[in-house]
Amino acid sequence: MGKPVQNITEPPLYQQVKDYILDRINSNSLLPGMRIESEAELVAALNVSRMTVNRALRELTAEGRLSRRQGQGTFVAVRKPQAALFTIQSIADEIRARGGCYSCVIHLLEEEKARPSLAAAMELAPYAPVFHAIIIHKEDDVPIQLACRYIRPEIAPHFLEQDFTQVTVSEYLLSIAPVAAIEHVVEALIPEPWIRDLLEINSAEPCLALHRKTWVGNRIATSSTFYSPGSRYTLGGRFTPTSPGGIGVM
Amino acid sequence: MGKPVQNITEPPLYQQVKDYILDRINSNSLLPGMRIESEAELVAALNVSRMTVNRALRELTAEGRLSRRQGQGTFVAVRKPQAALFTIQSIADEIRARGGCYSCVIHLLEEEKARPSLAAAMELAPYAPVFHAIIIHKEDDVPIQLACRYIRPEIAPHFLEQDFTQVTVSEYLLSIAPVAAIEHVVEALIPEPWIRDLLEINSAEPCLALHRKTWVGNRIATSSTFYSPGSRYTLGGRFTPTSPGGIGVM
DNA sequence: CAAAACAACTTGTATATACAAATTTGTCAT
DNA sequence: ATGACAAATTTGTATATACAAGTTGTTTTG
Repeated sequence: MGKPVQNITEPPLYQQVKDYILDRINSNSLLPGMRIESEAELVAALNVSRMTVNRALRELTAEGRLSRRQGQGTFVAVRKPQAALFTIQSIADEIRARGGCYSCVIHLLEEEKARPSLAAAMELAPYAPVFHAIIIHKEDDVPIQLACRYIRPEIAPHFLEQDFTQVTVSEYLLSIAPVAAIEHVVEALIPEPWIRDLLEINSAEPCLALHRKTWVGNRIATSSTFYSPGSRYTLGGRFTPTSPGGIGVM
Repeated sequence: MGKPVQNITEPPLYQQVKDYILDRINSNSLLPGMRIESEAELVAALNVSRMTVNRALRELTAEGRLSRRQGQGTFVAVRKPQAALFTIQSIADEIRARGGCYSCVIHLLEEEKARPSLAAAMELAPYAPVFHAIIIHKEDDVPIQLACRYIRPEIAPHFLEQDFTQVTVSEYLLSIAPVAAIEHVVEALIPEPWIRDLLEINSAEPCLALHRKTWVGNRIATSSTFYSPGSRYTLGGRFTPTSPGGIGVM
């Protein structure tokens, strides 16, 4: 790690220090609760200034990866598996950010005729053609969510020809049309057997489902995302309420 | 703002700088998109070092309140449509609005000693006293949600003396103290037996749990609400995204 | 006139230094 | 032994300084 300045195209030093810690956490050579080196030790080991180490550790603490106690030391945080549902644009990025390996499997990508219930939800004529995509997203080859989408062909005529292993469905749709409005419904359920198979979960595990209805102009697209059990999902992190109350809690 | 050291019991300087900015944002004297003073101007105005100002602005940026562009300046962030997610004020009103009959049962209302895990979450000393309330809300005498709350006594000293069949806990808390921030976590789970009993559900039914952490000043209150199975909950109806993308779906 | 060069801002990063504050550990006196 | 105190270690904060790097004008130059 060069001392005075960083080379071009290299990430800044504090980021390199963060990565150095994160790599060891993600590879399980640092386990939750374990004490890591003191700032002084990291300074000596990495040949950077204490302020740079301090910034790295402080930011990792703010990000919930470490916990620090004055006079004692710095410890690997005992972390709940969390994914921010509403703040982060791409869960692929989030997985990569925490050092995981993102991959996805396209389970289905075809044109179908909309069954009456689906047609009604999408304000379509019964048995009108719709594009249907089912994609399983994985972190380190473990399925973490299954996304099931229906899209009106007029919105994205070339939808079926895309390579969604390279560009996510969201990214593609957002690139071709502006989203006018979104409606969310969240639900807890035991998924159907075919979904359980794809998510590799058993029949007793409750699963979080997020249903979205997206308006592109006056056209509607729907998606249902099933999140693998056990995880807890933060809704938008902290926010300051403009109107008090919220979420129907009494 | 004292330069060399901070007085005892005063928050650190960088926090005072953060508060100075946040106050002006919250009071709408700084509007979203507006440019704020440069670091150099804040240094001159507040009589602190640039590194202190830099830390304050950097942290506010990480918290999503500001956005910075090198060479241009620092701007008030255009807030994500988070508040739109949390629009329903009272499920009591909602039940009445759809013609149902609302009632509630106070299952527990007492002072307890906080177990260590709870104390940690509330940033309290272990076994410090906390108020604990468990209330079951019903629609036409059918339980639809169970709310479990822990409140620091300093926030609401007369909490135990209230009649929460008349005024809901939320209404009472909001009436005595302003809420600074809320954090939501949603989870799907099979609840513990005592919760299943109170909600009158069987052991195979998945249940939606909404955990809230509420900051009143720097004091924390927590609540967990368990929603009766089968229902689906709309998160704030439609909203128009200001920033495209979002919501962590791929 | 147009393009290039420059100056004047801005934020971004990195270092060295200093002291404060919390905790643990060691030592000494009783 | 035990309590009191001091020392060492650790994180927390604050400052001064320096240079890098992006943006916006202005000025110089061809």
